[in-house]
Amino acid sequence: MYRTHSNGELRIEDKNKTVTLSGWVQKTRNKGFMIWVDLRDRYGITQLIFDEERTPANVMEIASNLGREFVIQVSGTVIERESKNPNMSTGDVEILVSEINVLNESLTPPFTIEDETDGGEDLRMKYRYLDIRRNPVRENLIFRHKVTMAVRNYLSQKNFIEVETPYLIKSTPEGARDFVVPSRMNQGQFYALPQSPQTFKQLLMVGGMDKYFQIVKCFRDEDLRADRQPEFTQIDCEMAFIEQEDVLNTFEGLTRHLLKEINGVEIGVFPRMTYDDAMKKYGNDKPDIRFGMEFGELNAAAQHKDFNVFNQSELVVGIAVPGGNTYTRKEIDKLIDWVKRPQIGAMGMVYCRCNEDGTFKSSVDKFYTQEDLAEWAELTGAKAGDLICVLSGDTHKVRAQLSALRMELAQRLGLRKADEFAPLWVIDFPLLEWDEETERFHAMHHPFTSPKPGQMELLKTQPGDVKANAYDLVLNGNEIGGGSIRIHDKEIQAKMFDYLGFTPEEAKAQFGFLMDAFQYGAPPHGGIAFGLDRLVSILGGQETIRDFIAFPKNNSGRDVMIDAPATIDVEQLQELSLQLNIKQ
RNA sequence: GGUCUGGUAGUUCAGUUGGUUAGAAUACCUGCCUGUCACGCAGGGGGUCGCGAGUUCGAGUCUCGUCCAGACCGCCA
Repeated sequence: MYRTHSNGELRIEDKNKTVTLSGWVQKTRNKGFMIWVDLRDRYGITQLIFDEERTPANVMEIASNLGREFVIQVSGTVIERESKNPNMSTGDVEILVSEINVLNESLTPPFTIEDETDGGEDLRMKYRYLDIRRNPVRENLIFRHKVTMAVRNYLSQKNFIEVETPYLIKSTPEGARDFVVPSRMNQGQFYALPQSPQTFKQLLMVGGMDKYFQIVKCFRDEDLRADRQPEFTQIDCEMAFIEQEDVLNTFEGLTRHLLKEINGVEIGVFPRMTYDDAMKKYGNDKPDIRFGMEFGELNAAAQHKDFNVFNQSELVVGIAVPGGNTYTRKEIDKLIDWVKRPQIGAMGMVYCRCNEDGTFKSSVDKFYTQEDLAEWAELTGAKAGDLICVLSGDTHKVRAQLSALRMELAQRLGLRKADEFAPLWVIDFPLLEWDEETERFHAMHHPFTSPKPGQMELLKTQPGDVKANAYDLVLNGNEIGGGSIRIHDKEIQAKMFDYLGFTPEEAKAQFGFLMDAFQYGAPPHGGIAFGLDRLVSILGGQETIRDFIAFPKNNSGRDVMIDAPATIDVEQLQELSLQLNIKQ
């Protein structure tokens, strides 16, 4: 038997017990006459003591040669410490060791296995198995486990059935790039890894499963971000015989349950906002509503004077920065530089100080009176002591720019508090989105999304104005879930493919199985998918999802620990009838 | 595909205007230490300054290229 207790378990009540413990050597403190060893496992740390009077000489000798991260097993007696450590749960006791067994030695680890490690990101990823020994990483993985268990229990109680769907499926040109897998038995043909189990869950509805969910890996071959991995996990759900309201209520319930169970936060009815309103008020389809700083559109108030920059702009829009009047000229200039960076791309920024005495001082005083500026303040909700920042230009671009500025300033002002939760449903998304590159409309959500009732006809005349039965759940400015009511009618689905530029042949080749299934009594259905990695990291109050993934990929999609991806043998290539064509 | 930041001891970093033998902390090794818990004290070893070219009497420092890492834009139905 390797152990009778864990290293987080023993208390003063266990005094005089004979115990066996196993674990890793966290630290040794050798005073010559006495050696203390902190023994660590998942559950905690227990102090071992060896001393020249009470410990056998051979045991003392082994103890004096222990290194960090050695794996050892010891037996001994639980004794009360002479000097206790109130900072440790096991701090009243220590083990007087009579037997020791070194189960495995260890090289000196490349970074310290402590809460505040000296290891950089790169090194910790390369030795991720050592990183996982650290409390913060281990606690994050346990946190993730708690969230997934809460999700499974909740959905199971609501009659959802977890069904697995295949990972080796068919590539489709819509949406993100697919990861592809060559087939040996079908030479020259490829599987694709699913970007989501979308069509399968719809087929499960046709199959009468009624309520389905799956905690499932999905794959997208696109560039990564701090909150984006090439393989990621979704809580994928679908329901039959429901309307949008049913989906929103069910998953608002799930989210409320998680916030209560995991974070101890009680949240009432989630607010809802249309996509159009979100874009107008926040310039963004996933607004962070933990703080205000709503957009004020200034066209009417600013376009009747001689300031040509504004007169020539499609949209003039501003936000009030709380307390921003304290910014020095230099700080404001830096802010202007910030919005002019290529990543933001604004041409410039007009600002207006709202002085404590009720007067205004703007960078365009030449063109605007105090009355004009007072109107700006009213439209942006600016109070005395605030700073109004105004951007102008093409509606689509300027909203994105001001949205980025709003988020940046909120971050600097400390308005994005990790322990505060503001969920929001964004509803009535457009069905289609104009793609500049291909110069045609494509599905904003996906091609199975149903338009709002009675809007099918609009598709011909004003396709950009058609709204969909599509919705996103936003939490603290992050899209954590999205879904829609699907099309369940074969004719409408065929029409949709037609509008999206698929020929009937292409539609049949790619989605024939779904169209076929719809001929055999498809129930009305719809669903939603949550990004689990992102959800877990937000509930855990942290920014990067990598902290909640055991073995994540780096910025360039590499696993630096196992060094993947990698080349394959010539034999493997031949077996698959593949030939590489790489420019040297 | 693009923009920005970084790469110096095992690790985290400093390194001035281009100028002597490249430093600190920590980790590691040795010795000492009668209750440590960030133990303490004394000593020691440890460097392809990411890589390659260039400028220069002289490059960790300047220039160009390249590789790696991170953040972001494009992309992500």
